[in-house]
Amino acid sequence: MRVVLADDHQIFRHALKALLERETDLEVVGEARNGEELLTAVIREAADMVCIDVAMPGMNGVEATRRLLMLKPDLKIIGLSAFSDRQVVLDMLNAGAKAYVTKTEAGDELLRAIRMVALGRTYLCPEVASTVKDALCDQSQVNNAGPRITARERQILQLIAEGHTSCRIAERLHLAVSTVEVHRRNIMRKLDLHSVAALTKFAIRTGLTSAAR
Amino acid sequence: MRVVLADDHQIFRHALKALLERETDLEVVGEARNGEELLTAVIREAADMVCIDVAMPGMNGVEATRRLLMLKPDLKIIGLSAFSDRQVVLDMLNAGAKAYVTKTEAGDELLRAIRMVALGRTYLCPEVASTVKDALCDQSQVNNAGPRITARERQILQLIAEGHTSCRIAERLHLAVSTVEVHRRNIMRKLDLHSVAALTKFAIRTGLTSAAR
DNA sequence: CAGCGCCTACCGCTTTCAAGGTAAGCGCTG
DNA sequence: CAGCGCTTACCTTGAAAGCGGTAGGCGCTG
Repeated sequence: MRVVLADDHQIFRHALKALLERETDLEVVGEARNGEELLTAVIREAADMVCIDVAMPGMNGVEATRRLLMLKPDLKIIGLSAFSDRQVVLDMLNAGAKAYVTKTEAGDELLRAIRMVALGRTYLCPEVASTVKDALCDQSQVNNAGPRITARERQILQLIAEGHTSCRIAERLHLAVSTVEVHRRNIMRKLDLHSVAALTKFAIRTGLTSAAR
Repeated sequence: MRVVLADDHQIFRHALKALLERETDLEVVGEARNGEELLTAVIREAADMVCIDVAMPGMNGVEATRRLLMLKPDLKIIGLSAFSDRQVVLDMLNAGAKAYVTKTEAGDELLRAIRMVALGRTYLCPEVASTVKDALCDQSQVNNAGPRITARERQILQLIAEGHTSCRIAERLHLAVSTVEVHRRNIMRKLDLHSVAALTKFAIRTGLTSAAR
């Protein structure tokens, strides 16, 4: 198995490489700190499998998954994240990821996911599985995990999470303030989040912005 | 060297353990996901060294460092974090940490820090060193890294970052709304942050709150 | 074509926030 | 004791946010 790791923390990539290469049949052949680097690394190294941190700066883990599978449909993709938002997990799975593991799990859990995916199966770590199970009961949510946010709303959410006021966002996007306020309202309603703090955390979880200054 | 690792991501701890144990003279003898577990692990395992993620839930990395050195003054402590806020780095160093490495650095950088600290020296990774250098030029900032936030202000910052309004914070803490507003203003002035989004990110960086829901 | 979702925009209303000043009580310390 | 920092509290003012409804234009799709 030729594996590529994608995460914005180099020390995590190096450590994970050390962990995976204790297995004789796994070889970490590339690393990437964002979606763009990931695309080139996967092609250059002819990788069989990738582990993607969903919350990377720049290109999203979900977007990266879609593009990777367009380039290389047989690529095995494992989502790896500190968080397990139902929406994000379902988006990753719908985009074509074969497994999803949270960073609060043991290292063995990731190895288990790799083994299962290598055999052509799907794997969700326990915490994620219970999250997804609820969605599976509602058939309506399998391919439509609640209200999805539009590209425009994502753009505005990003600017909110960067600390801009509706007024400044309107200036930057050449919109009326009222329009920005409507988007803000729709975002809050769709996500069921009702404070700037909660929106900011959501944006961090989904990689729209970083907690860094 | 008997090392204990403290980080809230188990998979990171396991991976880091794999990385460190490729070195024959290092042994990871314990793990902790928060400050409380860390204190007991260090004593139980008679550790020589710890790597602490500054942004842990519950007990802060800075607070954990202070308490560890009270229990075991010869313990070698290395700060490890995704971020490098000047304030946080200086607090860690003043609390007695011997090194500070950011997670965006290579794994070798952490090994270098461990080697240096083992020899009784101090180590800062390049990014952090340049941050601290500025403070060292201002002699006034060596032991007084700008305006520090009080315990009360930290408490209120935490509640702000959890999405509460000044009104609800006042209710919860049995204060007048006006008082909470003054604290909020003082926090914003001291940190030079002027939006709830920026405050929320700061709270995440310093472990006051988590990006999780 | 008709319907739907999205983006755009405006009106009105209430609450909250941001920033400024002022000041009293309390505890610690030089 | 006097000063200092922290906490508490109130005042004002303008800006921003939060929530409601309404509605036109646009593109896609059944």
